[in-house]
Amino acid sequence: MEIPKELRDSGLKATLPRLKILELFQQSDVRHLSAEDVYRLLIRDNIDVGLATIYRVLMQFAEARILWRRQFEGERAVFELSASEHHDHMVCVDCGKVEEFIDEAIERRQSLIAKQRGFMLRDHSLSLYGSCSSCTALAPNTLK
Amino acid sequence: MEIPKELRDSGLKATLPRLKILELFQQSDVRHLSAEDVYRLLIRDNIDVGLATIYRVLMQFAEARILWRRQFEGERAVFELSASEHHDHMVCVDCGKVEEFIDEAIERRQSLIAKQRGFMLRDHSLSLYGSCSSCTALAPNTLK
DNA sequence: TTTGATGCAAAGGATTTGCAAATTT
DNA sequence: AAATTTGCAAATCCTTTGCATCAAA
Repeated sequence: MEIPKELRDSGLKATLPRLKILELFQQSDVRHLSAEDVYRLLIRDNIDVGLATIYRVLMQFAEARILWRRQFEGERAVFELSASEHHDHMVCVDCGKVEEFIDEAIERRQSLIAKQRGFMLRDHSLSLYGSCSSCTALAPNTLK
Repeated sequence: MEIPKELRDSGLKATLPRLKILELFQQSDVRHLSAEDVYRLLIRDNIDVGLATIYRVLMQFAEARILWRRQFEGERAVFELSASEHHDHMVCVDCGKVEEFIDEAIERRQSLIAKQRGFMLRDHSLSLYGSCSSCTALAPNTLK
């Protein structure tokens, strides 16, 4: 029995697509994957699966809190393992690189602000958009 | 000559659709409007315009920094006048209401974090998701 | 076996694009 | 007149659904 507890706990059946998708997120060094990304990677590994299934599983994983669904401005949705610590994102608008960060001061202010307004906080999303050091170094005048 | 400076400065021709769309954002008491919203409002005012034009103009306005394009998690894109102060958003996941807020402490931390990582900050988006006071009051047990 | 899951193809919703006609400068 | 812009319809992109078949419990 090697069914990962995440799956077991979710009440979802341990099917091949689900096992492989979970495995993919756990092993991939790329943290954020879109449905299409997952699809390509599985196909590349000779795993016969349909895109629709990917979308369904990703959605179920998000509901089961196994994954987080993120949608950066104007981009397609991406998913990432939720097992990791909560964090925010810094997205390079030039090369697309995504760095993660966490700032306790900001976290605290958010809770405070929500509380002050009688808001029951469920989730939040903070993304900084800009040019990473590599990109500004490579093309300092390309900034349009 | 009553061509708004925003338009004049943008280099875009002062066409009826553009004038009306700008006017709409400046007069509407609703801050966030989707392309579809704008379309309906203009049609309602007997202004014959196509949806495609709305999308094009909204995009051009965003590029010209007249409007900001926002995309809250899983929702369609909405636009808002950028003339107003910068602010973040608090979205009620139950009724959809959007409140705005600004917190200097958070703003400062963001700049600091970006600077520490050699990131040239261009924009950022912070959205808190939760249940507003009205919704938690009305249906305290409906939280699924 | 019973229930849930999958793949495929079709359907959807939001947004974009090609193009000829209409408008602005 | 020259350069844009528009409306329409068709095209795209991403995501969701219907359904008959297949697999897990």
